[in-house]
Amino acid sequence: MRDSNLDAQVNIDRLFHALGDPTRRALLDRLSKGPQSVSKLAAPLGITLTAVAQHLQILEECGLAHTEKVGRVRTCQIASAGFDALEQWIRAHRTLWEQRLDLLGELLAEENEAASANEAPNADRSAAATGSKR
Amino acid sequence: MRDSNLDAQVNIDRLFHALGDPTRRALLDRLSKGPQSVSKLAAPLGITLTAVAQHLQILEECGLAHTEKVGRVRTCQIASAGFDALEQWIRAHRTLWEQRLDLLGELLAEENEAASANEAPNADRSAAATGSKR
DNA sequence: ATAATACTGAAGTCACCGCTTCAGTAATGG
DNA sequence: CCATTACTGAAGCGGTGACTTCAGTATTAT
Repeated sequence: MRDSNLDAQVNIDRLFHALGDPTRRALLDRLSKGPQSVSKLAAPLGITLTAVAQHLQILEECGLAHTEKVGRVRTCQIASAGFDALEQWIRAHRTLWEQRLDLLGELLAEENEAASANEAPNADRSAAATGSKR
Repeated sequence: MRDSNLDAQVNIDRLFHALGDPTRRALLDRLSKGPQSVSKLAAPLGITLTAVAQHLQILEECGLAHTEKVGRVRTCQIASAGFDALEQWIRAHRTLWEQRLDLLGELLAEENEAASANEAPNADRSAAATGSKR
């Protein structure tokens, strides 16, 4: 019962969730090449029409796609709202993120200051480690 | 060292999945203000230490955070790999997306002035704008 | 009119997710 | 030394998600 109208407001939880599924991202890739009917979209995917329709509903609910039924065919196309919301989120967080990362870089530099003190302004930050599990 | 960055490849599924959870995004926001221990991070969240540790593991696995244990305290900080991967994905898809959206815009414009002449392979009329949400 | 097409809806299965509890283990402080 | 702190691991629970099947309902083709 907590369903609110999200015509303009995209739920960021659902957006990320929607994009977290490879089938849905594949659907979006296909749609970025042009509008398609549900069955055309389903054909190369190896899953049922029903499953694809469910994915499309999710994409539509978070503003990543738009669909319209004409006759017995539902035609799907890409939508901008979801993508805009994603970019907006990134823009809003990148600043904070980079500030912190730069600060960490400085701390590291200070720490390594024992030797020389020459350094490129944009330190290379890569290599994240990590295991891959699960 | 002109590495193609293949081994540090962040799993995009997992990345989106990780970002889809509000608790994890809250953790990232806190971390963007500075490194924290697990218990400090857990304190204001109203969930158990264990749950927070699980979230942190997920964040670490997709390159959004880095943690290191010193003594009995695990200190967590923000990491760049995940965020970089996200921006990369966006950059790679924005082009396609915008091309398609621009094209759709053109089609719409054409359609509006198409009282005559033009053909188009499939002449399907898009009738009333039924904003049916289903 | 009949058949084929293109979905739609409901319901079920099964795996995974977020979270909990409980029982450790290893540093640290008095 | 013993107690406390800070986490770790395993197991379990309810909920959700991706997918299926099956039984419709329109719409279009023959």
